[in-house]
Amino acid sequence: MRTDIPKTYNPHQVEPLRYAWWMERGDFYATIANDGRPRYCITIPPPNITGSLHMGHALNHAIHDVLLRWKRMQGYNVLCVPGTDHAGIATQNVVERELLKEGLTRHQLGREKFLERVWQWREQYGHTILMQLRKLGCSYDWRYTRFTLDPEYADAVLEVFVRWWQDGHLYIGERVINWCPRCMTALSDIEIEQVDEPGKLYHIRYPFEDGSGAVVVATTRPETMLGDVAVAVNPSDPRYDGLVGKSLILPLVGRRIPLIADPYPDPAFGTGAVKVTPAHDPDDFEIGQRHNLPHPTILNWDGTVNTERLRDELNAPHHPYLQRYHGKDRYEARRLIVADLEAQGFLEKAEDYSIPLARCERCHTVMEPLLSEQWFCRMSEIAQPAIEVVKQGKIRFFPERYTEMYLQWMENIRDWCLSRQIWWGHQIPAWYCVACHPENFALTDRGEYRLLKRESPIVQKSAPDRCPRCGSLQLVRDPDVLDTWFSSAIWPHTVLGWPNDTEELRLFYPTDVLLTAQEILYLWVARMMMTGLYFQGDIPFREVYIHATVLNKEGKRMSKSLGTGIDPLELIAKYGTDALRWSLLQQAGMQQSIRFYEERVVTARNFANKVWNATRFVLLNLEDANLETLRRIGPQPVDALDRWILHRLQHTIQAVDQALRAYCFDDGANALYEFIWSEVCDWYLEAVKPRLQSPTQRQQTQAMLLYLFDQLLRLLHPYMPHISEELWQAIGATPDEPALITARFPEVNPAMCDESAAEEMAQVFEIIRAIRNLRAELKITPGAPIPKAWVHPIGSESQTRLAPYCALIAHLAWCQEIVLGTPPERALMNPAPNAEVFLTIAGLVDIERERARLQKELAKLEAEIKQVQARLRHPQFLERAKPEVVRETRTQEQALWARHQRLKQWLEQLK
RNA sequence: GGGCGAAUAGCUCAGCUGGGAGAGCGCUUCCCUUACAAGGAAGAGGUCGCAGGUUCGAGUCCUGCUUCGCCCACCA
Repeated sequence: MRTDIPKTYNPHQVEPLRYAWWMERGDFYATIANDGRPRYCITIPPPNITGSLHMGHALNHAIHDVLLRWKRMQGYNVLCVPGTDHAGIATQNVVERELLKEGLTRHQLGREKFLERVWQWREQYGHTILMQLRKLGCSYDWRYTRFTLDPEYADAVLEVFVRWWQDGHLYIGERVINWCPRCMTALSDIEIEQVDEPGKLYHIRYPFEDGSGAVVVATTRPETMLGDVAVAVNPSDPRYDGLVGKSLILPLVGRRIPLIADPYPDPAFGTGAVKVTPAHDPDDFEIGQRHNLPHPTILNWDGTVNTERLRDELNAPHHPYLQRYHGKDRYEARRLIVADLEAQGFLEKAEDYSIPLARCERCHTVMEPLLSEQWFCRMSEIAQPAIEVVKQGKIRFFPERYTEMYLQWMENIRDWCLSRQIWWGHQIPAWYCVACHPENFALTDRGEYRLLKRESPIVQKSAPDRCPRCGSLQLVRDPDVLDTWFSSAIWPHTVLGWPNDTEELRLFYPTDVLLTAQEILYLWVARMMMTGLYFQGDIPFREVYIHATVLNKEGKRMSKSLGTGIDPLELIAKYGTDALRWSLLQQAGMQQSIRFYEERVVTARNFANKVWNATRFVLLNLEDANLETLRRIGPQPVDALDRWILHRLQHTIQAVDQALRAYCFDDGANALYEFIWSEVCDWYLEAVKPRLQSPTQRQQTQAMLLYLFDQLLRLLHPYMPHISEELWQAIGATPDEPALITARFPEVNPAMCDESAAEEMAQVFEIIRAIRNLRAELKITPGAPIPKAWVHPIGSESQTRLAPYCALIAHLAWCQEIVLGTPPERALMNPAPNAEVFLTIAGLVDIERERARLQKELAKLEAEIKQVQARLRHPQFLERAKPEVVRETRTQEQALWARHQRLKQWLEQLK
C-alpha cells in the first residue's frame, strides 16, 4: 500500500501518464464485431484544420468524453470517430496569407502548385487540434481519425454529387448570390452574418425623359445605379397613376430606362419607387425576370466598378463620363457618384439610416449581392424526410426548444448554393465539351480554355475520355469546388465506410448522439440528417444535444481578436485537465450560454485536491489492511452513520445517472460535489475517525471506506478521468477489473436505501451544528474542553443513542441524551428546531448575557408564530388549501409553540 | 419585423408539477486539530427586473412592459 502520497494533487505528474497508459492498453478502441455488448457511437464534429482549441471546443469535447466514458463503464462497445475538416475558405485564406508574406498570390503559383502548398500546410499544422483534444483526455478511437479530403472520403463526396445530379436534385443557375469580394467566392445564405450598421439612405431624382418632373428613388448603395434598368412602382400606388410606361433618364449615365409597375415595391416606404438593378440585388433580379429586362453587371469580382462591361452587356454606346468610375473600388465609386449627383442636382437628400449589411463569416468583408452562375441543390424535396423523422420523434433535440426552430427552418428551406470559386476543396466532378459549345470558352494566355458558361455538363466521378455526344477529347473540368459543408454533410455515414457496406456501418449506424454548438444547427446538423436519410436510408443519430456558447464573465463572446478569449491549454497548464473539464461540465446543461472565468477552474482544482486528500486519508488508514479481505467483508454498516452514507451514495448514483441521461451535466456534477465534499468529507470522514481507533470497529470501518471510495471514484471518472483512475488504481483495481476506465459504473442498490437513517443523521447534524454555534457565539476556542453537554432531540421516537455521535464529532468530553423536563442547572442553551443542546462551561455563564441572548431568540420565535397563526386564522386558507398543507401548518405551529414554551421555561430557571 | 433564451445575495448561478429562498466564489470572525490552509468551523448578506392579473397563498402560473443575449427574415 502506498503511503508516500503527496499532500496536493499534481495533475502534471498524473494526467499525461494516465492518458498514455490508456492509449497503450487500447482502452479507447472499439471492437469491430458484434460481441454481444450493446453499442454506442459518436462521430465528433470535425474541427477545422486551421483551428486551435478554444473554450467552445473544450466544452464540446469534455461533453463528448463524459458520455463515452460513462457508456464504456456501463458495458457498451464504444466507438468515437475523430477527425478534421478541410475547411475550404478558412484554410485557403490562411495559406494565401502565408504566400502574401512571400509576395505571391495563388494565381501566380497556379492551381496545382497552390494545392501542394496547402497540403504541406496541413501536414505541418493540420493535426494540432487533434493533439490538443488528447490533452483534454478524450477517449476517442484514434485509429479511425478521418479527414474530409482523404481519398476514400473524396470518393464518397463525388458519389453523392453524381447521384444527386442523376436524381435531379442539382442544377446550374444564374442567380444573385452572396459574393465575398475579398475571398472572391460565392457563399451560401448561412455563411454570412447579418448586421445593422449606421449608414446613409440616398434619395436620388430620376427625371422623366420628356422633362415633366422626376421620380425620387432611395438607395443605400448608390453606385449600383450604374446598372439600373428600370424604376418600379406598385400598380396600386395612386402617386404614379398614368405615369407607368414613361421613360426616365438615368442620372450621370444618361441611359433611358422605363418606369414599370410591379407588386414588389411597398407604397408605404419612402416614395414607393424602387430602382431596379437586376445584377446586384436578388429582389431586383426577380423584378427583371418578370419584365424581361437586361441585367448588366457593374462590379468585378474583386468589388471594383466595371463600366466597360455595361457597354458590352447593354450593347449600348459607352457614356464617356462613366470612365471616371471604371476600376474604382465600390466605396470609392460610391463617394464619387454621390458627389457627382449632388453637384448636378440629382441628390434630393442623404439621411442617416441603419442599413442591414451582410458580412462574410470568414473575413467580415461586406458582401456584394452579385449575379453569377452557380451550382445549386434543390432542397425542399430532400428536406422532407428530415422533417418527418423529427416530427415522429425518431430524432430528439436537447434542449427541446430547438425542435421547433429546426422545423421552422426546414419548412422554409431555400436552395443551397454549392459552388465556391476557390481551389482548396472537392472539385466539382463536371466536365464540359469545347467542341459542342465553343462559344462557352475563352482561351487564356497560357493557351488553356477558360469556362465562361456552364452548359450540358458531363457529371461523373472520374474524368471522361471523350465527349459522349460528339466524341471530342477537348473536355474542360469545372474549376469550382464544393462548399465545405457539402462534404461535412455526409460525415457520420462516410467516416463509417459509406458508400461501401462495411462492418462499421452495420454495427454503429445510426450513431447515438450528435453534440454540437447552436451555430451549426442549420449549416451542418440539418444537412447530415438529409444526407443520412437519403444515402444510408436511416437517421444519422438518435439525439442531438446542443450545448451552450461559452462567454466570458461579462457575457461577451470569447474572441481572439477582441482579446476576450481564454486559452483552455493555458488553464490546463495551470490547473490540470480534470479541473478544466469539471469547471466546464459543472455548468453544462440546458442553457444557451454560460459565462466562464478562471475562478471557476480554481474551484474545480480545489475540488480535485479535496478528492485527492480524502482518498489519501483512506489510504493512510488502510495501511495495515488486506484489501482482498476488506472487499470480502464488504460494506456492512456499523450503525446509522454507515447506513446514512450508503443511502446518500445511492441517491448520488441515481442523480448522476439521471443527469447524464438527460444531458444535464451540471446536475450530475453538483450531486457529486455535494456528496463528496459535504457528506463524505465534512461529515462521514470526521465521524468515522474515532471508530478507526477502536480495535473492534476498525476493520469494518475500513471495509466501509474502501467500498465507499471505490464507488465514489467510479462515479467521478467520466467527469475527472485522470485523478479518479490514479486513485482507483490504489484502492479499486483487481485482476477482474484492472482499470477504472473499463470498470463497471455504479448502479442503485435499493437494499442500501434507508430513509430512517437519513432522518436520524439529520437530527444528529442539527444537534452538532447547534453545539458548534454555541461555541462560536460564546467564543469558546475549539480546543477548550467542554465538561458537560446534554442533548435533547425533539420529536424523534427512535431510541438510538445520538449522544455518542455528538460527543465524537463535536469533540465533547461528556455528552448525555436527556428527556424533556430534566434540563441541567446553570448551562447554556441553544434551541434548534428539532433539538436543543445545553452546555456547561465553568466560569462562562454570565446570566444576564445569556438571558439577553435567549430573549432575542424568543422574539424571533414569536414573530414566526405570528406569521403561521395569521395564516391559520384565515378562514379561506382552512377551506381551500389542501388538507395536508393545513395539517402541516398546524403541526408547525404546535412545534413553534412547544419551543417557545421550553425557552420561556428555561429563562425562568435562569433567574 | 418574427422566434427563442436570460433577469434571484457583491459576482456566477440552482430553485421539478404554486406553501414562505439555496450553492460556489467573495466578505466577517475563530482555528496551521496528524487527509486536505487549494483546508475546517461559525456568521453577515436578497421588497427573487417592472406593472397588473389568477389564487387562501406567486421567483414559481397568465398578460403587458423594460434591459441584455442568441437565431431567423429580401424591405429599397
